[in-house]
Amino acid sequence: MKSEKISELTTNRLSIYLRCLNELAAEGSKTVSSDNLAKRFHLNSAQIRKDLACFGEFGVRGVGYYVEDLRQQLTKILGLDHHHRVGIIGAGRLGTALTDYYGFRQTNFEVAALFDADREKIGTVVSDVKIYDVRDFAKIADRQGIDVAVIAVPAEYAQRVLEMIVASGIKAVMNFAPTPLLADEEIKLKTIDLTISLESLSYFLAGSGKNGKE
Amino acid sequence: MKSEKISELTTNRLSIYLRCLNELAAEGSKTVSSDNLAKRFHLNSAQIRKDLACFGEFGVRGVGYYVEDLRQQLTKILGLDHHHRVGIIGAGRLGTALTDYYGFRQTNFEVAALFDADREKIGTVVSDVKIYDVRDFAKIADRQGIDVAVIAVPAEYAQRVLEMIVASGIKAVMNFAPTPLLADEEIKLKTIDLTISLESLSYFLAGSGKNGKE
DNA sequence: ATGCATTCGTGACGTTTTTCACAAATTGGT
DNA sequence: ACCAATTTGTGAAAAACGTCACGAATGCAT
Ligand SMILES: NC(=O)c1ccc[n+]([C@@H]2O[C@H](COP(=O)([O-])OP(=O)(O)OC[C@H]3O[C@@H](n4cnc5c(N)ncnc54)[C@H](O)[C@@H]3O)[C@@H](O)[C@H]2O)c1
Ligand SMILES: NC(=O)c1ccc[n+]([C@@H]2O[C@H](COP(=O)([O-])OP(=O)(O)OC[C@H]3O[C@@H](n4cnc5c(N)ncnc54)[C@H](O)[C@@H]3O)[C@@H](O)[C@H]2O)c1
Repeated sequence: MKSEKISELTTNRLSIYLRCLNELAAEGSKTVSSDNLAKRFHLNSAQIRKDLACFGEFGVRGVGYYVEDLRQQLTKILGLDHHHRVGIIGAGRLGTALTDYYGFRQTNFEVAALFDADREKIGTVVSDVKIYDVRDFAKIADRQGIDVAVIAVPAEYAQRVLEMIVASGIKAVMNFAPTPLLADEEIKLKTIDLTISLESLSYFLAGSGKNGKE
Repeated sequence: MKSEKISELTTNRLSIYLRCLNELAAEGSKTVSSDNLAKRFHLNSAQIRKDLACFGEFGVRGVGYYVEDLRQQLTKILGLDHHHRVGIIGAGRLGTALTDYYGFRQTNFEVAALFDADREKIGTVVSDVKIYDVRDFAKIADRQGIDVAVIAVPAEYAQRVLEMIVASGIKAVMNFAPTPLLADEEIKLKTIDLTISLESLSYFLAGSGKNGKE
């Protein structure tokens, strides 16, 4: 058990392990070995053991890991035993698609409110969630107990929106605008940049043409 | 100039550099130094020079890089001078949100067709794009010249859909289903897993509570 | 022309991440 | 009670990645 800084690569893998354990639990498995887990995806068993070792000794030598026990441990470590309330800023196509995305509920996140600057949208309801005026963000966020913000506005407004979010005291932000944002150390900002992923595919296609077989 | 394998981290950064160069070009800058570029985001100037050096010597000592020249070089390296046709499998909330996402057109990608298994949806049109029966995928993909596929179906169908895509000869796939997929070496598969990012925020919030200031 | 201020390209170095390999712990069969 | 078969936890080695620092090339001022 190391209590140094845990890398994000490690915690991302914990999510994958947990998902797999949930499946195993549903299938009725009682125990699972790191080797067995590793084969399910494209991973090395030592890595799994090391990742888990960061948080304690959960395994039993000669046996493996108890599925239900490890599942609960990881759920707790990832904070998925707590409820979170999400505010989405930008009630456009992406914002509304996310609003009733089942993945949120599955992981104990609940979309509590949408925010937009468009007068036509303010006051309307999408998937049972009300759209508020973005200028009231701090007030509503506080009243609704929002602790996670999602940025789904056009890139040119993203930095300003982020600053508004930070000013309201929220510490966890997910950004979908394709632009790198500057944030304080104490904030957790996760940017999902679709453009980069797309261009990565484009790069691959451009290169594979050069010496590709077909 | 190294012609070894280029890491994905490097190509991802190329996307970021290109985006910045596009802005600089729009502002009318003629040249830019690696130091100057580095300051715009959170990067080291040596890294930028090294990334670029993988593909050639684009800079001029004492001057920096010519914005327009480098912009064109990167556009070509990333394959963004070619047009790509995208097929989206799963015409649900995410699939339709993506359909008229401007980011696609901006990067020379065009959504050519949607595919679904739902009889009610097949035959209808979303943002000028027709929804086809997923069983006709290979035929339509071929006829429409689709070279990039996007998986936007529920996780439990994703692997089967991927196999169908691969069987049709398409080499570049973007997956939004929150599940790790198994694919051949020769395919470029990029998974955007929102759940992992969400859980990463959850982990942060769980940990910051332990010794947080407020 | 010469010197000086820049800035690239890159080898060397340091850090992080992954993989290897093996002692230590546990189970089950005899 | 002991041995063989597992499988963990972890130090050590390897690989990948990032940063530093400096020689070499260029432009500009004098
Ligand atoms: N549509 C997609 O599939 C998709 C995918 C990935 C990323 N994105 C990114 O997500 C962001 C939103 O995309 P979209 O397609 O939903 O755009 P959209 O135009 O459909 O929606 C943007 C919404 O933001 C609102 N808005 C603008 N400025 C605002 C402000 N300052 N405060 C609050 N609301 C404001 C607008 O009124 C609009 O309702 C963009 O940055 C886009 O690049 C979109
Ligand atoms: N909604 C979001 O904001 C969001 C965000 C990130 C990831 N995702 C993921 O994207 C996927 C789709 O999410 P969604 O919210 O759009 O779901 P959805 O239920 O709105 O849409 C899914 C669509 O896929 C179709 N479908 C099902 N099986 C199919 C098959 N075999 N072939 C073709 N089409 C089929 C369904 O008919 C439906 O139209 C899911 O895996 C989800 O986890 C969704």
